Amino acid sequence: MEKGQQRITSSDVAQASGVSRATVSYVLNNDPRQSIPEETRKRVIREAEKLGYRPFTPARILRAGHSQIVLAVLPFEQVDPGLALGLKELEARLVEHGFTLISYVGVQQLATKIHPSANVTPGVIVSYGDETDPAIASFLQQFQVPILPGMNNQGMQQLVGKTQVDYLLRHSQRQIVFAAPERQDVQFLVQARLKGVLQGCSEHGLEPAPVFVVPASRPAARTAIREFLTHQPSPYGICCYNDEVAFAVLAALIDEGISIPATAAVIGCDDIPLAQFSIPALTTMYFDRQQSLDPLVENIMAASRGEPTRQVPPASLKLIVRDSA
Amino acid sequence: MEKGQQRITSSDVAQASGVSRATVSYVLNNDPRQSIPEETRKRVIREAEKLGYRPFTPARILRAGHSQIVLAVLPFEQVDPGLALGLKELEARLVEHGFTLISYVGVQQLATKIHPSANVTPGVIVSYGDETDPAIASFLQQFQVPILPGMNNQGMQQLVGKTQVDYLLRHSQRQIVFAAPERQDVQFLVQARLKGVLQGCSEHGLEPAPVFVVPASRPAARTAIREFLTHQPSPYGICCYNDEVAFAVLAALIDEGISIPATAAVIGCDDIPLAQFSIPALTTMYFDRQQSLDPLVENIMAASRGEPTRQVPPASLKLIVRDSA
DNA sequence: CGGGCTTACTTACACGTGTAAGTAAGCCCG
DNA sequence: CGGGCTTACTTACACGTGTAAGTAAGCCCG
Repeated sequence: MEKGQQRITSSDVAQASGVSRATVSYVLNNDPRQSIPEETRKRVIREAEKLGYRPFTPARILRAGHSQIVLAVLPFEQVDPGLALGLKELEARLVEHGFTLISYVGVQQLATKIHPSANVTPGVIVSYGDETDPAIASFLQQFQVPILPGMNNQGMQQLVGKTQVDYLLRHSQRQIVFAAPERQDVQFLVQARLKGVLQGCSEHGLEPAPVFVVPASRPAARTAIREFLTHQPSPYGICCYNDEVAFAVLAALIDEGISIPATAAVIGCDDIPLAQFSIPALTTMYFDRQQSLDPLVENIMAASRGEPTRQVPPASLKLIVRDSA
Repeated sequence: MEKGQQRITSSDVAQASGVSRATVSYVLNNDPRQSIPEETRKRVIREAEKLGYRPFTPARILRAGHSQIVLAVLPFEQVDPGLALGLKELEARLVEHGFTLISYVGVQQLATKIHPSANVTPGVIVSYGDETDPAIASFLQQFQVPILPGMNNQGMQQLVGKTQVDYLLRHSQRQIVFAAPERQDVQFLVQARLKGVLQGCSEHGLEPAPVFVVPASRPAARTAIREFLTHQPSPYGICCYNDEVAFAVLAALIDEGISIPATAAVIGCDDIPLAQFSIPALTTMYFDRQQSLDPLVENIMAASRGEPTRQVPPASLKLIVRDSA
């Protein structure tokens, strides 16, 4: 099976349809500069299908000098569900244009000599990492292809923080707290988020919100939150970095017997599928990336042609009100 | 910038080091059949680094006829956290051997003419889908490369089901219930899991467990579980397809005021990061894929060379006891 | 009725690799 | 001292594409 199976090339199709390889290529690529009678066209297409011909991508890329592959670089340990959904939508759009989206998730080996993605040849890179990080920048540059910013940049994070504060203070005055995760990989986003929270506090004439770093284990989270809240005046309004942090905060509060949302109101971010099943059900928000998707796709197409790109308008934020705030 | 930047090829390195392109290739690929003096070797390597030369992968693939790319095909709408972790580990191993792991997540477009992954050229495919599904099989075969089964096959699912039942019945007699998700993409795994649960029931001399399909929204889940449980004798032992289903079940039970684990014991699968933060904390299990990782990597390497592959031993199952069962 | 134009192709090249086959110089050894 | 062997390379080819340039036949039109 390994010896016998030869790759089917355009030469095979050419031979089968009694024309040259060039004609096959012109037909299958629909070259408008050639005049090829319908009869020949049909014959070539039929033979190509009969033989199950599929052009060999590496040869195509070699010839063209660039690929139709888009590499999304996600320098996080894991990809948040909201982002995963956005990538899925992006992929669907790109497919329509004949492009393939590949994701690289991970941050550890960015500086390694032999990188995990060394074998892929993207035509465009979409970067979701910290744009100001020189390590990431130099890693991306070695691909020698255009680099575009992805959709969850720092500006968007800031908007979330401000919106969370606005919502928590809508009905009553509360001590705002920012709950941050321990994980290091998203700290550049955490910082941007905090900036938004602080901006919200300042606009409401409040002192800057203190930061509560949520421990990764449940017992630790419980003792930490008890310790932390004794130094703050109740009622509390807790802005969580994302829904996962919010789950940890909710569990810690419940373990401590603190009533939600009366004494402590909790708001998350992302609206992960599990968000509706927390106790109590989580109030959260998510980005509607729909309207920023088209411009991003446009930019990717433009960049792959070597054309300049435009500014992508920010996604709009949707609030999901449930029981936790 | 687009015009000016030329690709750096081995010709450039050859010219800079005053040798032929062949010599450059022999040096950089460490061809043991050539005798090249250390001096020349050093010079070539130095020039290659100075110029920032990186071999152009498509040309390599074209020459070799096959790539070092491993494509993991995951025919699910989303990838479970446990599986994501396993893939991350697999990637790390493959990198050591110079291979690149690419994942394709998604099931909708499998049958589409122009497939999302049309632009990538894997050397080996690792399939996590239903091995008996002809649509998946024909899709995979068109890549014309060896296909290996991934790590979450039906046999492993069955083991989970049986282990869940064993645990739930360890201390007291309970009415076993199987909680399945609505999502269609994992039904082949759901069925395998159910088979394991039923096997467990039969071994304990019980009637076959009824199946509770958990609705996707919290209010619907609540009414559905009330309706469902009135026809069953308590106490219940609920085997959940995964931790996400378990979260929905826990919320529905709490909304109904049913005590956990006294009246209803709940056990999940995957041990997702959030599992410890459910109310009450979720008892669950996960696969320790560590010892099946090496054989899988071995198989991938063998398959890419066209050699036969061996049977991969099943991963071992680890129980995480918390408060829900 | 012949020169130019259209039609319907084909021939030839280049993209960047890896490697088999060739080669020139130097050395060894009977 | 010359034939064979080693060293240190180079020359040449093939992988499968896409497309510019070439070409032969047919047609039109002054």
